[in-house]
Amino acid sequence: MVRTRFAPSPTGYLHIGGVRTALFCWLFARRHGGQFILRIDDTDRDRNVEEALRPILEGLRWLGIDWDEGPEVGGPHAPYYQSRRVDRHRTAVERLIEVDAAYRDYATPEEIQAEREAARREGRPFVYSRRWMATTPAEAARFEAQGRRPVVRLKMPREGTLVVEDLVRGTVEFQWAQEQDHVIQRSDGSCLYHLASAVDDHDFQITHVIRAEEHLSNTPRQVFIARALGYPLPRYAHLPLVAEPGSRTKLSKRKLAKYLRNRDFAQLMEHGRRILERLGREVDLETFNPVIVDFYRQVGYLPEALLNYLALLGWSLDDRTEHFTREELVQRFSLEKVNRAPASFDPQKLRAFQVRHMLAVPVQRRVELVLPFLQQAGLVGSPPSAEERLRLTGVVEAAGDRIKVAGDILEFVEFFVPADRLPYDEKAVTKRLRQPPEAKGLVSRFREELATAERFEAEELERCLHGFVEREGIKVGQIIHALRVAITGKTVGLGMFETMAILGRQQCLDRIDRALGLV
RNA sequence: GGCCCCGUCGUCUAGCCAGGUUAGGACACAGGCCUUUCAAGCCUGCAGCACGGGUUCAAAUCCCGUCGGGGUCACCA
Repeated sequence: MVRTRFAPSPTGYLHIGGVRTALFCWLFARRHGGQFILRIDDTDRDRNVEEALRPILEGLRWLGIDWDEGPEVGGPHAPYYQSRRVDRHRTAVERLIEVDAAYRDYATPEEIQAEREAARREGRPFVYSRRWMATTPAEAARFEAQGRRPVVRLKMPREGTLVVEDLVRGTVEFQWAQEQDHVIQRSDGSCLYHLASAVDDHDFQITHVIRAEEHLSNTPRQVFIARALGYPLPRYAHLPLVAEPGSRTKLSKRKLAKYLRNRDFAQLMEHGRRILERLGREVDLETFNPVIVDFYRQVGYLPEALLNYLALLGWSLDDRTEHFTREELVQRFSLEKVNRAPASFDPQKLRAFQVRHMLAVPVQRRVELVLPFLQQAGLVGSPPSAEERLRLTGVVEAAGDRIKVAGDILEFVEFFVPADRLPYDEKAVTKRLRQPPEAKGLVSRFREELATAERFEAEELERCLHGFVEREGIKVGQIIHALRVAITGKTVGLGMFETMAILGRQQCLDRIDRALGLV
């Protein structure tokens, strides 16, 4: 039985690189009919874990990455919080000391630091002298009498080679002598991450440790712990890092200002910012950041589009297939096809996936996706009236691929406000209504055609306009741009005839009247 | 700096293990077509094997080296 785990620490947000790792863990487990476990690495945290965890769980759920064991779902190996497993960890530490794989060390941080400095000055690699290692109870008592408090350190081998068969990177060799006597238990008795991780992975019967490359160099100490404790070793797979746009450096939440200098990234952020503005919401950079998964939920990305894009960040099936549903990913995923080089995050490509997935969403579901945005902006009721819903459906249908993300519906306010509250773009009015000498007359004569048109439907209206154009002896362009500004207040929008049909006769007439009044 | 990992168009990648392809696809970009605006769509184009040696009839692919990039070196996770 394959068992994988994702082990986030409760930081208060779900990082795009983190969720890519979670996705690969999840896909691998699902692909092999195994189980995916969520463990919370909250060692050394005294902040509000529940609160800091919520965005992470929400993000995973939003993407459809479900866990078989972990917070909120429980499981046979509970608890799934490292902070509640300290007894297990301490027992393991005691055992490591018993088998001489670890020792109590009474050095102060300053003394260790001094040794490090000395090594650096002499240009040799730092190897702890183990001067304050207590090998007997008497020695320990003597140190304690000096008021020293011990940490527990790993007694790492000082010769030999460790060979790891990594499922992504192949054979990787480490020299034991390069490893430090890492601290696994603090002087206050609490245990450190590497110890806890190795112990919990074993307790949870994790078969495959799949994580980002930054953990590759941590592998020896975890292998050392597992071996000393007599655990069977999990298989390891180290995934390529998710890198900054156009770079190979690890993507980081804190470097937003730097990324904003990248044109594509800035565009992505700007798009989101515009949607939030129309929603009347403040932009909080702590959570509204394209490095964080929640950004995409807030502006109305499709979870399946993000998932699809993320899957291709370091993995590919072949030389042509790019479009995957969640189910297809589960069927086709394999660690063998995971790439080794870092993959940089490309906002444009993500957007392309979003557009493609959005296009595949049936109109009814698109209406549902878009509705909350209009409601938040106060443009339709909660719940919407039958009339509002009908109009919305018409807009969504006519908008077609113009709605890239659900929040884009807010580009089309003209359909959701009455004539007297329609905003007019001054520049557009000048250019299309005031400046062309014939514009006002044409629009006002066409108004009478609209007033008497038989059926107020797109096709009929198109016929109507073409007839008008012929009789007036003008070109379509001479009337339609002016008409668009008069009716919608701006120069860009949906098809003119669909727009009029959706608004209905009275709205169109009222708007033309109002526009003419402005000229 | 030590150790480890990585290096195919600007980006994501196929090809590498089992040498022979006009080095393929996608996104982006440029131009064109279509057109009532904006999108979309269609067509065309631009663009890559980091470098240097070897092995071989033949190297993106195998070997060695160089250079470049990244990760990691806490009583963080």
